[in-house]
Amino acid sequence: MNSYDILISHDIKPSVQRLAILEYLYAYPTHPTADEIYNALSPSIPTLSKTTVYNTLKLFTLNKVAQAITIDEHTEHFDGDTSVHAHFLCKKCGKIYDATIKGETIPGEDKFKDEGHIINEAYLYYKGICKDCQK
Amino acid sequence: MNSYDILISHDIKPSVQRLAILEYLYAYPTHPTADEIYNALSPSIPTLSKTTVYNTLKLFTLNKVAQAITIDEHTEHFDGDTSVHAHFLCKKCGKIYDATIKGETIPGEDKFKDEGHIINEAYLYYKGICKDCQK
DNA sequence: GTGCTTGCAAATCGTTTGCAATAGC
DNA sequence: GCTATTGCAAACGATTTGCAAGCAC
Repeated sequence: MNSYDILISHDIKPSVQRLAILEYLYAYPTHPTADEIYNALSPSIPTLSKTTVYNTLKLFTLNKVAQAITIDEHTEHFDGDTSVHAHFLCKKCGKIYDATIKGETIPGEDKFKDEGHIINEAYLYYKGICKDCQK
Repeated sequence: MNSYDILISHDIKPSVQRLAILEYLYAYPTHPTADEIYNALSPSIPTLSKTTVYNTLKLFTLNKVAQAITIDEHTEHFDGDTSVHAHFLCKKCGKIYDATIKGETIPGEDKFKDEGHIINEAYLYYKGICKDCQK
């Protein structure tokens, strides 16, 4: 399914800006920030404003086209993969790595459900020093 | 062990402000923000400044006396319990609930370790609607 | 032409920084 | 007295808001 149809299927009206941002998220699954996306797309869409990038990412997040990663305390990162998966942040280089969760249960989930809470989102964050930064 | 000894054992020089903040974290394990702590302690310590609260919480976090909870995208919350445990944020009332993890493995951890990354911190966040807000 | 989208500029707000005053051994 | 801590005011920076202009059906 292409970006255009993905937006349609999530009830989002496609536009040049929205398509470009979504395609960027798929092309560069490095969990970019709003700023990084803006800087990357700005040359090809000179009239693009940062406000639009923020608006679009918020829209994507609300409509489950992307998810916001708040592993970094200073900036929000975005991920075009909306599945529940673990993220590892290297505190030295700032890079974020992924790990899929294949059918594993996440600790605490059952306890919260048993208590009567409704869970809509789950996030798993690890922090440390990545392989490359240990050299 | 009292607050004074806890600071000593973590190589932090006790002071009126530091003791008050640590005791607040223990007395009110509701994951307060720097602002909430400042507002709560300000009446009893009129000269207290918000800078000191921020400085102290950062010091506590670095020395593992407290942990920073970044589940809320707008503000940092703090927890006097430094063990790895799950947090649930109610998107309606903003309350944060705890769940302990008793010996359970956290998905993704092994994969990151296998890849050669060194994990120092782990966070588990859930978001949804809490029991009270469903009524 | 109506309603949604865009984008500039200004505002917001949690947090950090510079630096002088203060406190504690 | 020397060093670490405190706290005010100003700076900072990511994100949001107000609003006017533009676009699409």
